[in-house]
Amino acid sequence: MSTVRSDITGSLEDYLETIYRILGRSSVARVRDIAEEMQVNPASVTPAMKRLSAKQLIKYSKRNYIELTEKGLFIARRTMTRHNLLSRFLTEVLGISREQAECDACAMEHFLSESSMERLAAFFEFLAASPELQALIDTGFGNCPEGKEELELLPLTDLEPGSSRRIARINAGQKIRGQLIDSGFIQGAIITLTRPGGTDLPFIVDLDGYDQELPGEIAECVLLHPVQEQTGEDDYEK
Amino acid sequence: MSTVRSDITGSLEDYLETIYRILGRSSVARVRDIAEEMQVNPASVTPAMKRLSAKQLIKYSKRNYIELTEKGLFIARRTMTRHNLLSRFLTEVLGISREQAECDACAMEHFLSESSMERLAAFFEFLAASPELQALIDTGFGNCPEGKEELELLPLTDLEPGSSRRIARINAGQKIRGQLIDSGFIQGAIITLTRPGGTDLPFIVDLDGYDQELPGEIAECVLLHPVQEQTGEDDYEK
DNA sequence: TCTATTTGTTAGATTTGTCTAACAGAAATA
DNA sequence: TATTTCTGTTAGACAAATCTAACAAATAGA
Ligand SMILES: [Mn+2]
Ligand SMILES: [Mn+2]
Ligand SMILES: [Mn+2]
Ligand SMILES: [Mn+2]
Repeated sequence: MSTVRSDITGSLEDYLETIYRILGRSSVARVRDIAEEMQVNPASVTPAMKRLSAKQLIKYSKRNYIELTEKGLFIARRTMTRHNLLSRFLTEVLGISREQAECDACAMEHFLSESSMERLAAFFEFLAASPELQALIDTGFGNCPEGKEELELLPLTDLEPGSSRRIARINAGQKIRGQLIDSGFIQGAIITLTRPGGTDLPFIVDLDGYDQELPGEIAECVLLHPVQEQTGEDDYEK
Repeated sequence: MSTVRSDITGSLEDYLETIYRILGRSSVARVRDIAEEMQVNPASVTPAMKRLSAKQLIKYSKRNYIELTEKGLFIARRTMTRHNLLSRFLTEVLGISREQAECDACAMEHFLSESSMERLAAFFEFLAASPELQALIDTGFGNCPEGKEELELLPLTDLEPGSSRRIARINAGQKIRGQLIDSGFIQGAIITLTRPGGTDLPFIVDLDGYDQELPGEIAECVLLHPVQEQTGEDDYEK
């Protein structure tokens, strides 16, 4: 009892979670059901059950139904709770599709620490208790939130060489936006203009200590906060 | 170029990310540096470099400095961007400590899909553009957010047998709160009171299709939304 | 230049997690 | 009851990721 520190791999947590889910609907859990639910070969389930059994997380004897022990039930529930918290965050807050959210959540759930889990739960409590926040998020933030200081934002192309700004947002379609984000152009990152470009000459900027080239038409999608920043190392907290 | 679909394990992504980080500060990357940065034995680095090299993600020849290829650089940057997004969410929004956030983020980063990544980036843009939201979050939500409808919340102990409610929040100290959350008692989950308890008799509630026992003093920490819910399966969207 | 230290690689082992193919036991059906 | 089908296990293979111990190459120091 007491501190049931997991000490168990993500895969085994998934097996426990699956067993828990199956037992939640159909009084018994069989190798077959588990294999089907997890999209895995039944021959992979047997050794997994042996590993779980060795760790005293399930009651398992050859060719018999599988039951969770007290410890196994605890881990199964906790894993599922993490799954639900992450999945809800992805769907309800970020607006990701159900399927994608399930997939991301089930992969990330194994790495959310106890404290992060607790805070994420608190976040939902806060959200539910604060209608104004709920409303803000429910509107769904598009690619271009209509901030009031919109006019003050500075396109990267207008930045003076050598000066540093924080990125405010990326104003571009799906594809270019995706490319820029992949490359690290996210809100809050600090950019220094190393060399301005032109119609044919790409801009060179410093981001995370790496120089990156940006063609003019892409650079103008990067909108910066108007306030000049210190040229310190990449450092997100003020 | 085009779609550089990762097709690479989390461990290899970490190696790329580490190489990227090292090259950001010290012109060359050696096996030694990588091993040190990743807290791993140098003998583990060599085979990893071979795997990366086979996948054309680094330029590597025995006993030589390691360089990222175009593809490797792309994945490294994207991994680091995910890392930063998650880390910032954990610290800036949830209020997790730096170290814990780094740890969680570096583990989860490998499983955040392209779309979730894009939406998380949009979330930060939205946050930066909306001072009221920023302010709400900056206050830091404690364990007990002061909602206005506080008085209307119903302790689990006052619920009528057989009726169902959504959990609004858990009103308890660290320890009990943690236990309840681990067991799935999070905001939005639907609870049905199966059997009311008393001073010595634990309450029995249905949550996720499983019956759970709760001693009275724990049950009264579970505060419910006042509106009655359908007794459907666990189903988070209305 | 010769030796000592640092750095990197190899060999060999281990754990985890997956697969296919073959087999064995149980249940259903004829 | 005999046979077929379903279900579960085993055997054997493989890839990834790590380790320790031993060795080899390169560099630095004397
Ligand atoms: Mn999972
Ligand atoms: Mn899951
Ligand atoms: Mn990582
Ligand atoms: Mn990372």
